Amino acid sequence: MESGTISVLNELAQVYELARKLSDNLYQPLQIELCRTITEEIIGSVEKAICMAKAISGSNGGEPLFSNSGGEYGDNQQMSKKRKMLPTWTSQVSASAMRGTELPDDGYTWRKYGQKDILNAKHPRAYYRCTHRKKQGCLAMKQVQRSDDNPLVLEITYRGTHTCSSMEQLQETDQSLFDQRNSRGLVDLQNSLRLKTEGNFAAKDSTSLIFFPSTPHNPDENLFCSSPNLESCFLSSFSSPFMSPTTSESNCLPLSPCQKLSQGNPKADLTGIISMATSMTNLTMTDMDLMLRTGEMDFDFPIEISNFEWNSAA
DNA sequence: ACTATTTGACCGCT
DNA sequence: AGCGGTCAAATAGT
Repeated sequence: MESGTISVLNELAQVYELARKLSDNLYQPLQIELCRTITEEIIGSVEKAICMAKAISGSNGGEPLFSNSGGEYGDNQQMSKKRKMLPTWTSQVSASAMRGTELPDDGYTWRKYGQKDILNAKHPRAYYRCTHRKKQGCLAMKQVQRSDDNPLVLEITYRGTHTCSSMEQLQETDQSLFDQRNSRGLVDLQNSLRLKTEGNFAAKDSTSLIFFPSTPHNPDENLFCSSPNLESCFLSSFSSPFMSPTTSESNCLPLSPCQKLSQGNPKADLTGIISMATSMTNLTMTDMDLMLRTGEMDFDFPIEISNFEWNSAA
């Protein structure tokens, strides 16, 4: 089991727990603020999981999760000269999702190497690269810029995929978790982690939370997407109607189905989640992909990405 | 001493 | 020429 995958699953487990908490409070009128907070935490966690997933695919040496359809960045030297060929994707992170830190924790350590005032932008853009660039030649980079519209929102553009092994720390944590718990197998996974792929997927809102790669969508290269129809894409189903950080006021979460998970044994949820996540340790991403392709995996809480945008690479 | 950040200068692209 | 992105020396922090 790839360590990063474990981290992703743990992150997803956290998302699930938050979503469950949210559904518990959803219909209590006095808990609106709490719901809002939880929702933003969910967003942060989903985003983190996605970043990790990307990292996994990069460190596997295989096709990146969201790759350039051109596939022209295999050669590092070539890549440095052809910046445009790096896979690029953008996400927006709200301040609350950052949990008080300067930058959202995406599972990697970054080193700032520059800052630049950008024309017509209120805030400067900061440039980061992976701390392991020198030692391991990791070429992952990211740009961070505060949103003009909402200073509490960071627009983060990731470039390139991690080839470093900075997930090692996470691996240790995950492994200890794994050691503490019995694997409950895929039955647990199927019972508790059910992904609905029926998400309404049209990108109608411009206030997207997460923007994915900079290239035209190629289903053959995308680990999570087996169909050209985005509705069948795992990621499309995996964000949520929760909301973008800028539209947090108006969110109602049709999450009640996830209450199923807690029915009968409400206090065992977290245990179940962790078990669920760790029981995946024998699964590869390919396995997940297969499950998704065959529809075996089925979240019961209908998370959907309301906004999904492929950046133009150029 | 080592690592990270800051910041002005430089470079390549349009 | 202007802009965005990167480099690298200076500085700060541990």
